[in-house]
Amino acid sequence: MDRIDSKLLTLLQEDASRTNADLAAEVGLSPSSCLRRIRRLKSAGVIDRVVALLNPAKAGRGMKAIVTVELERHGEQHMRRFLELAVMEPAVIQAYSVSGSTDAVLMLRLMDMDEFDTFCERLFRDRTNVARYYTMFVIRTAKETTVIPL
Amino acid sequence: MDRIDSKLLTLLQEDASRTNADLAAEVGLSPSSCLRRIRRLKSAGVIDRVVALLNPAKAGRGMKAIVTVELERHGEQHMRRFLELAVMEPAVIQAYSVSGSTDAVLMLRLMDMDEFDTFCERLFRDRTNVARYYTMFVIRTAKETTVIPL
DNA sequence: CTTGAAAAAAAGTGCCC
DNA sequence: GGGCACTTTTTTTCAAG
Repeated sequence: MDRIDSKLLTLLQEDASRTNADLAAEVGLSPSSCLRRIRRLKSAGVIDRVVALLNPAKAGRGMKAIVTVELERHGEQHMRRFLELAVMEPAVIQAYSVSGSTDAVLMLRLMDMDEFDTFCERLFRDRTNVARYYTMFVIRTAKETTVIPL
Repeated sequence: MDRIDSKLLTLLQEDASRTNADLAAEVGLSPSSCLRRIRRLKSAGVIDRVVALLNPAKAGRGMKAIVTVELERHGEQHMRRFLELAVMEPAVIQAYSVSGSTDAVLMLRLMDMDEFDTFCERLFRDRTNVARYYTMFVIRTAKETTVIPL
């Protein structure tokens, strides 16, 4: 992982549709050397995958919410069971167990309030062991990047 | 935006490195028709961009934290000013203004506690108008996807 | 106006130095 | 790491529905 690898990763994190020849020129390498490095980074798992990112509003899911959850009964088993349920929900795009007074944090991508309503009824009803949950609706997104700084 | 477009978007959200011929076969279209659809989705902005996702741990940033922030002085100007500062930080991967008793939520990608320490000193010191902030460190990531369900 | 087939261009791949 | 021949893929063109 030298300077050139970092540069390549930064470029690919911003735009993975660039051609190998392009990338090679940018980092000052021959196309074959450049390709070798990229393949190495992929097989080493540093590059996990290449994906298309959609415009949420244009994909019909412009609404976003952050939910903090406190469980009724704590402990590893209960946490695991709750997260298993949360993960199954398509609206849940991020699910974490966290330190502090809250047990879990969920990030939701929703179509509208109706979807939020049915989601809550499903995930936060009696049998799911949720004591309390607090919802913060996203008003403005100032930054949202998948780029990991190197 | 018919059934085939949705299928294409779902496939591309999961793996954008698939070849056009592959995608065409999957959705039952000729390569040329398939390419036309993908290009249309790109120019319409439904597909925002194609990026490489890194393995955070292998990229040296395995630590994650969620920070809720309450500002000293509220209002549009102050919120905007705070978010401008937050957005400039490379460790901040998501920054939102939200509804409820907290004003903003930040998602951080960090190398270690030292980075968190210097980050807090920089962003949450007196002059930045932050009244209170509460940090939740991510213990376990149960789900983390960029896929918007269609 | 949309579709698919085939040619042309471009990119990716593997081998040798 | 670089250069070159080979393969695959993308992209354009064009004829047909």
